[in-house]
Amino acid sequence: MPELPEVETVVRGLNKQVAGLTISRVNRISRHLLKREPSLRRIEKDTFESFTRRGKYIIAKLKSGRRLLMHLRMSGQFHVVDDQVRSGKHDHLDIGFADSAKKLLFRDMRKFGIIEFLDKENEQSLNLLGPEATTIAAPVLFKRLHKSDRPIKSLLLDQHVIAGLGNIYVDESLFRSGIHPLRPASRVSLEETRRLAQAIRYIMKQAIRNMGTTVINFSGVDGDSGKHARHLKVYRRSGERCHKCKDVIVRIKLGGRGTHFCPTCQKR
DNA sequence: ATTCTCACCTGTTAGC
DNA sequence: TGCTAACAGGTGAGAA
Repeated sequence: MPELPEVETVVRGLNKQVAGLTISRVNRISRHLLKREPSLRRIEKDTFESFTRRGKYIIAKLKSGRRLLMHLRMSGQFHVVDDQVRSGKHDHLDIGFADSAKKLLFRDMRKFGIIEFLDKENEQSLNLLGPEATTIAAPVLFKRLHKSDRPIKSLLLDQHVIAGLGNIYVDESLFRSGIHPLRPASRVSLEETRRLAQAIRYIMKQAIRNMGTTVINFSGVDGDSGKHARHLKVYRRSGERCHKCKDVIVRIKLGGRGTHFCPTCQKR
């Protein structure tokens, strides 16, 4: 579900709502989380200091010096709610705080999400991430694209190439820069890469300002939906008219992912 | 080595 | 209406 702008929205919400709070209890740790992190309950009595983001990962810093590495994958959500609220079927973590009427729930319908202590093992997955999409520079991107013949969209989805993009924002970035998703990456020119990098930065900034895109069920820590959906130009608009040229937006399948583009505005 | 497919889960929606 | 299949914002293991 969440890509960089949605994760950034969640991180900001967590910093606002739970940074500084001391964990008094952890309830309802579901089996699939414990399987990856058997000692998750040990965050009890610790304090959340701050939350940061790298790509689509969230890193929680605890007062003890330990850090949690978290990933929402497709359907993970954090919600801060009143302590009285009963946790539901898809809530896999229920964290209560000392001196606070709030509690933090981790909800994840599809159970792909990850919460574990950050250690030498999984630190590697952070180290392998490409540069942040928010600040991607054209020459850097060009260097990472030009030697591969794979479709440009596949490379942009690869977190080792560039970190933070997912299916929505790749389609949107390619539309904004006029590049066909199937174009071999090696055949994207330097000039086009400049437009692409600029499009990516612009869209990230705009989507963060809009607190992300809600297509089905993304919501921030307070339960608010993202407001970026109405700015989407191609994603999930197949059959509708292109805002730029009035041609019909097309949907194809690329690497198992729905891929949306304007056949007129985006050159192969 | 690189690149592709599929599995991981559950819910919703499109199509017959 | 009811059943079935396809699809959903991500990623990583294993196959090719």
